[in-house]
Parts: sequence; structure tokens; C-alpha cells
Amino acid sequence: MTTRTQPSQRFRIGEVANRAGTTPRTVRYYEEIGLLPGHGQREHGKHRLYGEADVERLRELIRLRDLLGVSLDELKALVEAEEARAVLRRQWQEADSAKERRRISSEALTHVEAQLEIVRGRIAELEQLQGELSAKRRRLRSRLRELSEAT
Amino acid sequence: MTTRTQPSQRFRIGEVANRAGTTPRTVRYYEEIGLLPGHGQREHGKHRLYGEADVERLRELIRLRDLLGVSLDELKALVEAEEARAVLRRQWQEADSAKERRRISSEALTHVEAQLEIVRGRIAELEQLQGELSAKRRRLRSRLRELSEAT
DNA sequence: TTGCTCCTCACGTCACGTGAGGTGGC
DNA sequence: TTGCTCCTCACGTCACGTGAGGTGGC
Repeated sequence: MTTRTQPSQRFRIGEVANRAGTTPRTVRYYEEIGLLPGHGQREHGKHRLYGEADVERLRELIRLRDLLGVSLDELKALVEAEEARAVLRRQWQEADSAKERRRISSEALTHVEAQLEIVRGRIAELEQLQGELSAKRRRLRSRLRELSEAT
Repeated sequence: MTTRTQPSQRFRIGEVANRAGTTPRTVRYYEEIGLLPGHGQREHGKHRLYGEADVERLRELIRLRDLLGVSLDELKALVEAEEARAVLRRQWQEADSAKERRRISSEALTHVEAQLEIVRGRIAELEQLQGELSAKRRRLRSRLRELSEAT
């Protein structure tokens, strides 16, 4: 499973956490719940070592967690579905029937569109809030202008 | 403190939670940590009763919690600062020196601008993600088109 | 009276934070 | 050898979820 060529560039957990904007504890926890590989063949007590790809994955996880506001379970399901599709894409690149390939692609499309809907909704809500805050700011500015003109 | 005219429209905790899109447990917890008034003169074991204003406040709390991604402690500080300014505004409407009123307004402006920065940042990040998802969708659609043309 | 929702503990859970005591690599 | 970061428990915390056992209002 997850046969990973050992990356040339090796980071320890602290640096990985730093680069991804989080803490070592979070990295260990994500390994514990299966969000990060945990490259199994590590002896008990030995240091965890990571490559650039791990940093990227962690960054992406944190990004989606924060922006989509999903639980780690949902996040796991999301990225696992993504990976399953990536595997299928590679396996059946030329092989398999056109019908099957259509099914896979259209399933992927459904997932992407669902995510887009969440993102669009969040943007809309934030823009609404932004509008309200801008109006507030405008009122405060005009009040301040009046106050300084009154001197 | 928080002398509130008893509202004519009275909801029980379940309905308040429903209208705000949350649960009774959350309402009780917010009362416990001081995010919601808890209209003190309730006898032990008696039902909590709320008005339309409470529903609005709860909605706003949940909205800010979800959109800004702040802790409940930060949220509390945020709304308390807001309320303190509202009180000042009412107290010193005509009274007090123009200098003091300028100070209050300009402090409020600083807070609003800080919030606007957070909101803008989040929108920018979400738009970045939206762009990436749109590109993915475009690729998937064109692949599907090719697949159906190949039949 | 029968349901329903409410009440107050109080323990469980998720996503980590924070030491405690010990080992490993520049 | 001296620091520093790492390791593994394991308990603490924040923001609630979830019963347990009981009371209150249409």
C-alpha cells in the first residue's frame, strides 16, 4: 500500500509542521487517524521523516479544513475519493471500455461540482458580510469627516 | 445589567435553536460561557424563554463563528467590544467633547477595518480554490465530450 | 392523562494542547 | 558532551453531543 519512493529531501516533523503552518502534534494526530501516510516501516521511537510531497499534502489538508469547514472524517473521505479516482485514472488510461471511463469521469465531475457549490456558497456569505462591514465603514468615515469639519 | 424589556414573542429553547440553525445544547453552552444573556431571574429548573432579538443575536454569533473561524473567546471579545461602543454611542450622543467622539468613532473604524481584512483574505483564498476547481471541471467536461464523440 | 419539550447533571467525543520522562542526531 | 528536537504516553481543553432521570406546559 502507498509504495512511496523515499524522498531525497528529508524534513523532520517540526519543519514539516512549520512549513505547513501547523504543529507537530497535529501532524502526529493526522497520522494516527490516517490522514497522513505514516510511512509504516518506522521503528518504535525513531524519528519521522518527510519529503516535499508530504508537506504539500499537509498544506492541502489544512487549506481544505479551514476553507470548507469540514470535519476530519469528511476531509478523509474527500481526499480518499480523490485518490481512488487518481488510481483509476492511471490504471485504465487506455484500457477498459469507453463506457466505464465515462462513468469515472462523470463521477469525478459530480464531486468537483459539489465542492464548487460549497465554495460558491461560502464566498456569497462572505461577500454579504463584506458588504455590511463596508457600509459600516462608510458611515464611520462620514461621521469622522463631520466631526473634523465641526472644529 | 442588560436590562431587557421582556419580549412579547416568546420562544422556547428548541425553537430558538431551530431558527438559528443550531441545537439547544449550543444555546445552553453559549449562555454558560456568557455569549448569550441567560436573562438571570430564571428559577432553577424553569424553562428558558427568548424573544426575536435573542434569535437574531444567536444567528449573528453562529454566522461570525462559521465565517470568520474564530474561537468562542475571540467571538465574545469581538461582540463585547461592539456592544461597549454601542453603549458609548448612546450615552454620549450629544454630550461630551468632539475630541472624545472622534476617538470612539476612529476606534470603531479600526475594528471594522480589521474585520474587513479577515473577510477579504478569506474571500481571496476561497476564490483561489474556486478557480482551481473550475479548471478541474473544465478538464473533466472536455474529457467527457471527447469520450462521447469517440462512440 | 398522554406526549412532547424542557430541565440539570455528567460523561463522551473531536481535534488537538501541554507537560512528563526519556532517547537520538548535528 | 551539550543543546536541540524528537519520541511515547497520557491527561487537559474547547465546543459541543448524548444519554439518564426527572419535571413542566399545551
